[in-house]
Amino acid sequence: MRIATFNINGIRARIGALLQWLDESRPDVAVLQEIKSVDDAFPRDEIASLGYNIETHGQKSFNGVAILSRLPLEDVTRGLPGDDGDEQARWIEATVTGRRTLRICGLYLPNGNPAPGPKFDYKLAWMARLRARAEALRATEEPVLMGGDWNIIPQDEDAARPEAWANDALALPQSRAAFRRVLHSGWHDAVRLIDRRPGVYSYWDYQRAAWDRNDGIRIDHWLLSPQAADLLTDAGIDRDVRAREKPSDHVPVWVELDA
DNA sequence: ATGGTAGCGGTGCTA
Repeated sequence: MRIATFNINGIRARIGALLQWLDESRPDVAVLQEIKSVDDAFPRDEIASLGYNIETHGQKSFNGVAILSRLPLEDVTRGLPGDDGDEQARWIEATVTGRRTLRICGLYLPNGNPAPGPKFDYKLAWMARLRARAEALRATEEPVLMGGDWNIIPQDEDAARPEAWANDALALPQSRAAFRRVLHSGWHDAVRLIDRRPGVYSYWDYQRAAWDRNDGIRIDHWLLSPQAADLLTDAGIDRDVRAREKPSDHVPVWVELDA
């Protein structure tokens, strides 16, 4: 089973690019971030016509996540537990059953800039809630996948110019430590299980010709529970998508599971 | 230190 994540940066601005990528890459499941749309305005019909079931957790103007699947989506939940007052749409979960049953989480982790400040505080608080949810999911001892835009550069090797990100919320020691706390509680960074080379990026800023200079960072990740990691056969990044007309600033990151 | 680009929504915020 092929499972992908794609921060599309606006579903209505990107519907053509999304349909083209879905048609070529044909993921069984895809989690989307930054749909920047309320549920009612999500372009369901065009995506459904390619054979996908659709569940959204939208929000006006900002954030918003969705999950697409060729197989039925069951037990869908919306929102990261731990703060009923959190209005931001950044988390969705669903269960998909092929030859195996998988719990799949799609997430859009807060950016956190500028740091320090209230946005950075929100990022760290959100990551504490994520850690609790990850621990509960891992404790099920079932195959679980958490994929999305993590807004974390895990190590300097995940940036073309690490010095440019040293004081950024995506790379600050507190952010990296919070990410490691999740990872080290029993999760596996799927792309890094497959590809240890530096220079593997998933995001290039629209500004300063970052793509043309390959000034990228790796911030879109799949974290796999031990039972999911045991099923992993391949992982990769659809880098070429960034070179197309009117691209997102992120590209898809996918995993292949024997499931 | 600044400004560079993009989406949403119709101004300034977010990234």
